[in-house]
Amino acid sequence: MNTAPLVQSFVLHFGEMGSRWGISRTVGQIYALLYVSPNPLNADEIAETLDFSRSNVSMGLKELESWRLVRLQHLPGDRREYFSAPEDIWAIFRTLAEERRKREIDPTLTMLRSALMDTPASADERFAHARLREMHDLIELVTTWFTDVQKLDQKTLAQLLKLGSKAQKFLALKDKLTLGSGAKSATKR
Amino acid sequence: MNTAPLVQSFVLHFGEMGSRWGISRTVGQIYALLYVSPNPLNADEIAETLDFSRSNVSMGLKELESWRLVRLQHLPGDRREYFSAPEDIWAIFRTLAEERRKREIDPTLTMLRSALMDTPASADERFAHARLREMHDLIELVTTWFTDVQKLDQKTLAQLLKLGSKAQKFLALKDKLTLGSGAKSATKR
DNA sequence: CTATCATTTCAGTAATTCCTGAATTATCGA
DNA sequence: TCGATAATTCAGGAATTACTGAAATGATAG
Repeated sequence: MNTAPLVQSFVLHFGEMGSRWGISRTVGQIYALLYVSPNPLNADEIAETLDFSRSNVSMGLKELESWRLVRLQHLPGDRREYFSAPEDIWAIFRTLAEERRKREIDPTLTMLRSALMDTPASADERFAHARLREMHDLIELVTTWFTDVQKLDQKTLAQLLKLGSKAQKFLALKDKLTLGSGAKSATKR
Repeated sequence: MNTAPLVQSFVLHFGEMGSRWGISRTVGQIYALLYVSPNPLNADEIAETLDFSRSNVSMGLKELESWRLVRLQHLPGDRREYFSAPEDIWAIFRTLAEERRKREIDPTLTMLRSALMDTPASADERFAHARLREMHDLIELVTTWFTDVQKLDQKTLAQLLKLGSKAQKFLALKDKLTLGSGAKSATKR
């Protein structure tokens, strides 16, 4: 890797982190490289920079495509495929969340729901049943919130995040207004 | 495994999911079993139920302890160690988030900060530098929000989550009040 | 202190995942 | 259609990770 130390440590770190998640070191490094690269790269460039075999890069890029984390484009007068990471980091975050949801959360919810269909036959099963219900409800609550909030535009979302637990005060306010007479005008805008 | 199908599919699913995350199938299954078990289990019981070797269970429990996901206790008149998962699922969620933060987020932020200390020397480096900054700021924003919101008690947090993007309306309200004269009395409670 | 039972360690092996190079397939210009 | 270059596939080997059984260590009751 003949790149700046800045880039180098970033790429290496991402590789290690990648293997802590579901993806391999290779895939992590490829993504990190694309992320900091000012222009799209072709597979040969990636292979040379990271010192991977051409075929390894090919497979890595395929996996990144399956995560919708890279964009494929062609440069005029060049037959090769060029890859880049989306510019907007919020969009990246969103995509990552959506894919992880699809691959991890949704199957888990499906499994939980199907398990919850059974009628528990013993005290132990009744306990397990209740536990699965708790888990199901928590996951559903969190993911519903997430999907909902994700629809907000980036600026509003950032504002909301900055607000943090202070939002709780508005909750109290809402209660107060809802109990009183001013609810309608308060929630309208 | 001589357990109910309910429990069985849950345990197996968790095992598979575990290997998608940083933990092994074994560890995932052990945790799932403890999670649905109405009473604490000792290592032998776990080994027999899941058909793992005793030593494998020992290592798995050690890893779960390092994640602070299991509680160790002793039963009167029994020398063996008994393990259980915390009852409160919100607490489990919290612990999981804290540990993942400690293991993944914090080291990443440290790396990013250290990389951001360097002064970029070329146009490419300047680009990379800006990208790292974006990533750093986003991660910091999200984790700060998370840590903050986590301090709320469970009921308030659940309320907040249920509110979802509707909280945005309160944001607008806040702007209005802040711009006007009623800011103080509105944010006070 | 000793015998007994519980737990952990760890070297070796099994299983899985990762990666490569060679061969194949695809694409495109001439 | 052909030749050249690009991309993909895949069998096999390399590297990593998971798991086991035997041995060591630790803990407790008598």
